[in-house]
Amino acid sequence: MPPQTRRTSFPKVVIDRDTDSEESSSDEDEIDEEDDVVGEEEVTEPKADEEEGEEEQEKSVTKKKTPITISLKKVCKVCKRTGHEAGFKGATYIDCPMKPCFLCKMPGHTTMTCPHRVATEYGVVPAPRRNTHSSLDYVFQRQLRPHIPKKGQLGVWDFCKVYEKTVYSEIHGCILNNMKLNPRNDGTVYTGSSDGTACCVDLETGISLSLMNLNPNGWQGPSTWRMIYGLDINLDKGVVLVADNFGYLYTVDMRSNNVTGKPILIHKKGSKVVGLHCNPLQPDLLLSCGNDHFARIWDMRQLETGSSLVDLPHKRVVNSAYFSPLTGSKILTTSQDNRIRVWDSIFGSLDSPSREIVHSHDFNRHLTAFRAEWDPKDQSESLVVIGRYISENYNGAALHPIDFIDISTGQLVAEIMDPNITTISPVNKLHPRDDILASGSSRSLFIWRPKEKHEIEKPIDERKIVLCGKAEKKAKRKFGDESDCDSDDDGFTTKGKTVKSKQPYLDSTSTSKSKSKSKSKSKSSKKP
DNA sequence: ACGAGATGGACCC
DNA sequence: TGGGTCCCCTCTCG
Repeated sequence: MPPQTRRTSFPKVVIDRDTDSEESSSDEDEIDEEDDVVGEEEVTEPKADEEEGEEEQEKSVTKKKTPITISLKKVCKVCKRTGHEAGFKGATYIDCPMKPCFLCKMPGHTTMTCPHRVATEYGVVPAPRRNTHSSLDYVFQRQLRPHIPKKGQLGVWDFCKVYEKTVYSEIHGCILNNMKLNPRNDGTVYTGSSDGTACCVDLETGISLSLMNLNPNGWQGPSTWRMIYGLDINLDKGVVLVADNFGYLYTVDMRSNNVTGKPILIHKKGSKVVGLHCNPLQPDLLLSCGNDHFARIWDMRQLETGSSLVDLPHKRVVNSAYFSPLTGSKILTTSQDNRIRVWDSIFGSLDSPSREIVHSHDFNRHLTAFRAEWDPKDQSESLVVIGRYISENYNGAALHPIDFIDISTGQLVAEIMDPNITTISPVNKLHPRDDILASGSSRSLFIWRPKEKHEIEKPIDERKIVLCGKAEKKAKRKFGDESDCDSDDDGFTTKGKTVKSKQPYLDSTSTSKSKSKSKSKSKSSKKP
């Protein structure tokens, strides 16, 4: 397939590949629509259609223009220059050499030769069409057009009966950005949504209690619509903390289920507060992170704008920031600059992170943000799980693994992938007590259960995969409902067929090239 | 099977 | 500060 990099307004071009020499020395100048055209014919923009709408104009352009046959050498789909090509070469994605490294963002090399990693896979040409709608119009659209598929559903599974799913669709009208189980009563969950409401939901009955509504007057346009992102529970103070896309923090009293006090601006005005986390040992400490490239530590006793105890700067948006789960003294952040950052002690100097670990999670929109999550069982507070964005070639398949990283060394301890799960898995949660990983992608939810404790790099031979949406329906049609918690079968069901495999899915030795230059052989050594 | 579109952030002026 | 434009490994739906 020839590179498709044109806008729709450009006339249809028949590309005639030319491997031998010099016709295209005219590629020095600016990257413009016309610049790649080396042929004789000049392309002129139409002037007559000024009155027509955008779409009409575009249509007529393509109609009037006759295909031009041009002769070009290889065109890079990224920078649109000739002489090199970006994209897939077989199963490997070749980076554009004119751009900084896609992984570590440093100039001078590409992902292929990046000291932090190699390997690419799976190409995609971005949709060329522009969208003139406001990013939030869909909220409004859905109110007018009820046939738009329902969003904001809350699904509940018992991971022992993975095909028994309960879906509550009436709680939120928009995507749920954050959920937190009530630690006192895990039969209830607190949710925050882009519809601007926060709820307390009974998981058994689906009965929900609205805690707050940031858009009491309904849709007044995108500039005023508030969405809830950050959410956490502070049991000691008996409050649920919630933050919105305008930089504000709200406090909800858990007894009265009412908002108390005034909203407090904790991040740059108008910027999204992506995450909140209360310190597990020190109830007065709150950690927040946002689109203003900061993570901030706050003292709950004196919460006011500008009163943060510490500001932790990042180079780009901070997807998540968490205190360590047992001592609460470490901080782990994930930023869109492809770096996981670790601060070893909140009691020491926080001037700069103790470590920055390069990891591919700089996603191309339309994807849930990757978040490095602690293993709550790891006594040394050094094991972290996070999905990976760029794929690798695993026996010819492009897969996006889920990485386990030792944040004390930066080494990749294990990576999980499954030949049948080709989607990216941005959402990952480790079980608080058992060795279970729940992992979510756009199409499936899957549960990993390593046989031996704390040896996640061992082959996993008991797995559960839950398919969602279309894939789920397909599978159900074929197999009917299925519940196989105690099954000894080491096959699994997915995409409508059962696959048996004895292959190890966690083979850290075969991928030692990634992340770590010096691979540790004693992986379970850091375990208690 | 193919292509449009959903939709967020960076960067530029 | 605000609108316009661009964007490198998505994914689904029509």
